[in-house]
Amino acid sequence: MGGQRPGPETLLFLTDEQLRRGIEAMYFAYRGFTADPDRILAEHGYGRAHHRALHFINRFPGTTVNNLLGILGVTKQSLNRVLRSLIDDGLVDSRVGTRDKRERHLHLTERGQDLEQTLSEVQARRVRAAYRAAGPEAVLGFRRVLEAMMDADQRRQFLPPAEEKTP
Amino acid sequence: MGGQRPGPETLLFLTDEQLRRGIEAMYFAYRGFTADPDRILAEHGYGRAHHRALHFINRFPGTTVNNLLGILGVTKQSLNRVLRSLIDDGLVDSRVGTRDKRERHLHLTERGQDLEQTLSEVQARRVRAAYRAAGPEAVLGFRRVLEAMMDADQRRQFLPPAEEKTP
DNA sequence: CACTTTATGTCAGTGTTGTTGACATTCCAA
DNA sequence: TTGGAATGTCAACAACACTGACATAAAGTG
Repeated sequence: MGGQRPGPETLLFLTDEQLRRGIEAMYFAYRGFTADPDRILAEHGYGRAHHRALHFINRFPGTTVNNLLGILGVTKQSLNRVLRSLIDDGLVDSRVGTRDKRERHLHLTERGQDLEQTLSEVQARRVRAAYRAAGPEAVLGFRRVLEAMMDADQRRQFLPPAEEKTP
Repeated sequence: MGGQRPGPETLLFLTDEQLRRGIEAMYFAYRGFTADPDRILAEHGYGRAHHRALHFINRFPGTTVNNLLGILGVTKQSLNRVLRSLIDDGLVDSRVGTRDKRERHLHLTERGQDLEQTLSEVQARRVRAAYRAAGPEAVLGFRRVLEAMMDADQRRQFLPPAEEKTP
């Protein structure tokens, strides 16, 4: 399977071969990306869904269930199963809203923060290692491609609409 | 990998914020990455595991079950369930090995190739769009970071070992 | 106030994909 | 001939997603 005819860059980097490599790299990298937290989660009887909940509750303390549903893109039944166990195990605190008493505001307990920290740590370690191996310019490109690959809604939600200089 | 000189920006860009953004981008991008094939697979009553099997059988025609197990990193029971349905549905052909009759060599049938092509197409379309939006240099960085994030075994399996960059 | 909508929780069922464990068959190799 | 490797199959189980239906409480609206 050749075709490595050196042409203009703009044509060269969009070959099927380049795309295939990108696709496979994405698959294998995501496996590596989740492997370390998965091991720790398994020790606690949890799965990836618990990690995601812990991550975003830590990121947005006091977020509501509905907020979380929007971020995670799952059904409330699916999220509720996860939240239920985290609350029962004392990792997440669910407080009735003061302004709107229908809402539940979610916070990590001290133990929840501990586990989230542990999970973040091992995951960040691998990402950090990959960043170091690839170099600063590569990291910028990495993020740029990933952000272009996201669905538009998520991109809007997690990237400041004013790209560069945010106040 | 080699020749990493510690400059001032090496410390600067590895902030927790940068890591967190990378982690979230990875999560959301992977969701986007799988979203389009998932829709098509659902129409056929298949899931991601079927896509992965089709992809790697297409990539390595005649591969054995054991080979595939090594690539996919799942149990033979899990893979067998998927292969079973693909074979029964006439998308994959399983041929007893000539040299070693215990082995089964896997090939895509014409219909299997068709579906694989359809799935690849929509996935590649998104990747291509992301590549275009991010630019050629970003793509190189993207791949470099992803490859550094993979487990070492997969990297060895899917990257030409002679791909060391000159320091 | 009556009515509707929203936010949340829960029950029941289903499907995909992963796991372990056990067992059978085939066949290469020492 | 015996051991082990490659494969297939059966059963059970768990995580995590889905749909659909129903309940409750509170907020918003007429």
